[in-house]
Amino acid sequence: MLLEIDFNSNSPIYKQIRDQIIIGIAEGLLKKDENLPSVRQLSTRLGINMHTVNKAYKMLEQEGWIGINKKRGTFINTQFGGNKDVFLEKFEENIKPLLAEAEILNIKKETVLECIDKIMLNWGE
Amino acid sequence: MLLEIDFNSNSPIYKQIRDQIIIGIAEGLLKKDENLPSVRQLSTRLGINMHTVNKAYKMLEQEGWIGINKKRGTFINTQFGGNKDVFLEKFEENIKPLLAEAEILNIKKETVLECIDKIMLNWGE
Amino acid sequence: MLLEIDFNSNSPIYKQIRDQIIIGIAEGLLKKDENLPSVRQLSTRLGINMHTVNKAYKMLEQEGWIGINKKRGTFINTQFGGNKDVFLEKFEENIKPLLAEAEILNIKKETVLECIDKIMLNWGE
Amino acid sequence: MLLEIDFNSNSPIYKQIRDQIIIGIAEGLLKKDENLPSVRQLSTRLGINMHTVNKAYKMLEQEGWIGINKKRGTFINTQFGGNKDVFLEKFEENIKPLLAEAEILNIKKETVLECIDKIMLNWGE
DNA sequence: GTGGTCTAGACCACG
DNA sequence: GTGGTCTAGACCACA
Repeated sequence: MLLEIDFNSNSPIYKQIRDQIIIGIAEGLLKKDENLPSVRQLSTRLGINMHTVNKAYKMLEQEGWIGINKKRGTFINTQFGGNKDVFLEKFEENIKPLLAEAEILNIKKETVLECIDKIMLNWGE
Repeated sequence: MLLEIDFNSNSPIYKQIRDQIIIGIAEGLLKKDENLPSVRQLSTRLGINMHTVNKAYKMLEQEGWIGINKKRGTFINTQFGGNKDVFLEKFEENIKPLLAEAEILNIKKETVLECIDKIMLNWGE
Repeated sequence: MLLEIDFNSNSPIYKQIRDQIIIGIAEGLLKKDENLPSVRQLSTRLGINMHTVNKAYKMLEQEGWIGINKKRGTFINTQFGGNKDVFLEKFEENIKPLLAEAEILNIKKETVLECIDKIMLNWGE
Repeated sequence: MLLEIDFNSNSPIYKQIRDQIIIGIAEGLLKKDENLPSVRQLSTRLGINMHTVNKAYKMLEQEGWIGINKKRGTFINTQFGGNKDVFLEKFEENIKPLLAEAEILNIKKETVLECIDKIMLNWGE
């Protein structure tokens, strides 16, 4: 999978890495049990600091998306222990101000839903 | 309108204020042309520094949601010049990793849409 | 002459009044010796504070463009004592960053000169 | 490049910094992609507060002259997205009262143009 | 070590 | 009394 960093983004680099890996899992580009590149490899390839990649991996491990151990390296987990209610709370908190903007800008709900459809089109199931 | 700050949130205070005011506009709690409290009033009421409120107001002015001038004080704009395409791009960028998480957690699309419905229920029109 | 205030401008109101009166003189809309409206009249007409008009008039008097006395009221001076070198210094200081912007934006010098021609077209001489 | 602050100027310090950097770009003293000193370095060198420099940098970033990111620090942009029409409007608005003064003071148009020539002499191309 | 955020307090410009 | 500017110093996020 190709990771790309936008150095001009407001989003910190470690967050970009974390997001793209999660999107990669959802898209099926990263299979369960598949190994991720080592911290050193990825940081070299992206031209960024090792600490930054490390931070992204730690965050993913902490959230339960990946496992890290010395023997196997870093790999996508087969089971995800995420709590749906916790997720929905986070989801609402993040999306509410965005939907408010849409409302004020007179963007139709259908347009918003189309956008969501487009994103989820090729995923999973 | 009642503004509430969560001092434990990861979201910076000025961003919380900015978001809540936009939500307030969408919900109709803040009418167009209505005045916002002065920087000093609001900072005192919320128990935070003047400059933090000022930063939120500047951000809102910059984004075109409110106007600031000495004669009228700070007030909700009547016209919003936001570009829909720019918005949709931002929207997609923000929502994509969230939807990816939902996908991985096997949260049904209907659940996500219900969440959106719930938020937009009492807005606008 | 019609004075118009833009309450959304970054330029303070007293400065807008001062500028427009000077432009009025240059355009010949305000003749030498002509009386200006009283502070009270003008502030009422523009819907602004008396102090603001007063500040503009004081500034104009200070710079030598107008005279103020109880008997005659406020009137355009017949002779202007401005120093050309002082003016040119101020002019350079103000226009230099603007010309720098033009340079960086690849705006041709001719375009800038045309803009100046357009402004001065109907003035004086 | 040497930045100099006039503490007696009416122009706020952050504006002086902003103007001088733009002039520096136009003069070629600051090359595209070149890094600017860090907020702390520059504030120490100029004997002013960090936040004041920060404000100038933010303004420059906002206007598209420079980029700020953690990886590269602060640097001159290579492409400038400024809109020419927007610029010309601002230019006219700023220069009109100055030209009016020149007109009233009987300063010849040639003198004004010479002043502009002198400023632009060593720039660009 | 860098910029981001927040606090605190001061003075000034403006209306 | 309002926002604008500046200073000073602190802690944190990021790389």
